Amino acid sequence: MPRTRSTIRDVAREAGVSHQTVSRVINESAEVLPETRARVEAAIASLGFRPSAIARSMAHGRTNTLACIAPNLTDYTLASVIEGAELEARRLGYFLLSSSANDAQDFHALVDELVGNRRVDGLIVINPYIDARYESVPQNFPVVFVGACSHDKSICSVSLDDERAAYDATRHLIALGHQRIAMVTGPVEEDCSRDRSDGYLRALQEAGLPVEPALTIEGDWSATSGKDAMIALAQGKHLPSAIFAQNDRMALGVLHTARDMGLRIPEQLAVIGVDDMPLSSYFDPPLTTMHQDMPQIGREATLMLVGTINKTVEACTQMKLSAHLIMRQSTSEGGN
Amino acid sequence: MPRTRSTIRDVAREAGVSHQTVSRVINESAEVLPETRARVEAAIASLGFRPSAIARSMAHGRTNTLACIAPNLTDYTLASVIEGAELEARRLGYFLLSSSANDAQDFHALVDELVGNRRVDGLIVINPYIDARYESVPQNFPVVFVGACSHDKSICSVSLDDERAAYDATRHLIALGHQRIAMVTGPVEEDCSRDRSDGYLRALQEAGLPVEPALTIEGDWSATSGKDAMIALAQGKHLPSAIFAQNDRMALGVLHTARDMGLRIPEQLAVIGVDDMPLSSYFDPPLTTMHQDMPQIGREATLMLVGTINKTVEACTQMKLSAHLIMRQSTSEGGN
DNA sequence: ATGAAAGCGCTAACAA
DNA sequence: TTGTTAGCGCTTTCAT
Repeated sequence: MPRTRSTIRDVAREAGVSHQTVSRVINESAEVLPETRARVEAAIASLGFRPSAIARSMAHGRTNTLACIAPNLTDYTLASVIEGAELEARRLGYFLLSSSANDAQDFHALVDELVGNRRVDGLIVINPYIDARYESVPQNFPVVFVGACSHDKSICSVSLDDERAAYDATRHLIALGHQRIAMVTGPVEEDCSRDRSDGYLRALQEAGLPVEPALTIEGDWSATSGKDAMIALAQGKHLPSAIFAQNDRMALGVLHTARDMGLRIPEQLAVIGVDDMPLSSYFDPPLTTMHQDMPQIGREATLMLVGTINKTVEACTQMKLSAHLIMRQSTSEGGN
Repeated sequence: MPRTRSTIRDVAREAGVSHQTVSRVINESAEVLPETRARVEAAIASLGFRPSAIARSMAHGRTNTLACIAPNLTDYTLASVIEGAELEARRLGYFLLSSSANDAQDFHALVDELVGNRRVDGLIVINPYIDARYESVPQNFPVVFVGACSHDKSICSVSLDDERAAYDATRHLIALGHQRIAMVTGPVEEDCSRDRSDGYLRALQEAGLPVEPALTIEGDWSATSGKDAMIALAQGKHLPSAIFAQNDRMALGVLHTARDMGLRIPEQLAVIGVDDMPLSSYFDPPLTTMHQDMPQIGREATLMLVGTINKTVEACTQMKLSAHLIMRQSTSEGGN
């Protein structure tokens, strides 16, 4: 084994052919005599030759790398999407570079470097409307957004059918006989939160229930904000009999705080979330929630992105996946 | 704006200099007349020129990309390490490619492609001993392992001081007066689990407490395995008065199951974990645990890796970070 | 079926 | 200080 990596030319010399023939062999182009191919393959093996990804990228003008940008990499929902995206990317012959961007400025700098310097062939952006980030993505560059993008139909996106998931969650509570149903939302600037709020409202209206603005509290997806929401609700005149939290972490905060207040769940207060994170079934009581398949959202986003890169997919598609109800004891004793 | 990306030569032509001068400008090499520099910069701006990362990599023989391989990307501990690593990487001018590998075969294929094809300059491997993965990492390639590697001192690694964290956790229980302390471990093939077990044993022995093998149950880090462990313990002759779970998720499973069995916590059973994940303070009761700074482990690993790449750090270092006790109500009423 | 030549966009080494 | 000449390792014409 030579101390410096061998190149296509070393192989060519060793096999007594031109470097181009070696290129043909490693690219499996058919036009090589079996005997020649064998000689080349022997040379490759004996030299331990491995083609350089960089040189290939250089010649092709492609990096075979995608990037995924999320607000952070640790939230279970985000990490699940990323994991799904990464698996699908690898299946399609790409690597996935994942980065977190806290704010619009970070995001912009990141995109600028990734896209401007052509480090990647395409971009997946999770939560495009979390701040102005949607706006700093360059035109004519393959991008797929993950998460609700309801107010712009001209872009590619994959997301949960948020409106429907919230509608179904609220319907579940209504079916159990609840009349005063509170809601803890995500940040209102995110389309995702707004869509879920829409679903909640539609369910109430369809059922002829009054909409009390005081029963809607804005959170930030964290358990702590769920706790704060519960405290705020408890200060109102009389408590709602059920709470729809727009995600499981906030539902956990609500649950925990309600218990601290001595409320019996679900008898005195029913709680439902969205996500179905693995720990949800270990909450006390186990949380009823709308299950969403986040890895699949990641996979679909990657598929769509690669389709866009290869122009095998039309310009913009919006895909919505559906959630389904997982009944546990936080809404009804017999839940499970 | 031309429809094809402009290159260093386009800029050179526009500015009336050689392409090499342009290269000097973008690399901030001092040897450029201010006036020339200004002309070049104007040309760069007017053409919207951005240097190609690939071409630079090609010329330099460096990708400015690192990879991090973990068993998965969703476990909070792993995701936190990755997030820390990614931030530090970016600070140092690298991108981080993170991938999950379920088993030894996946892992091997991934490393082979990443390293063999020179897609990255260095590798961070989380949980090197989860299976045979440590063995399939090539020699002479910059690698840093994250997680205990106690049985091989000849490699670079960053990890929690697992033995010490477990020792301290167990000491805490002993200090509260517990005499029969059970332990739920991670998979025994992982050094991390073994080191934590060692710490537990040392604390017991130092305190002169008997070691009952039946009180040690092997789990797999999941909440479900914590549940199973609790069930197994409940089938023994008499219950321990305290349980040390080697991570928080298993502690949650224990907690939840113990409550289902009607045990009062912490009066009848005290529980302590390791990790301090954000949700731990929302468990019922809030979980006493050993806090570890996982993002920092990631940051240190990246720092060490980049040091190895640049040969500014000596061949192998093993760094251990320490955990500290977070007292909550799962071990003592007045915990918080 | 194979080879020769040119080029991807940049940097490094040397010359002027 | 600046320009010229070679690569980096591969792919893509176009010949043969």
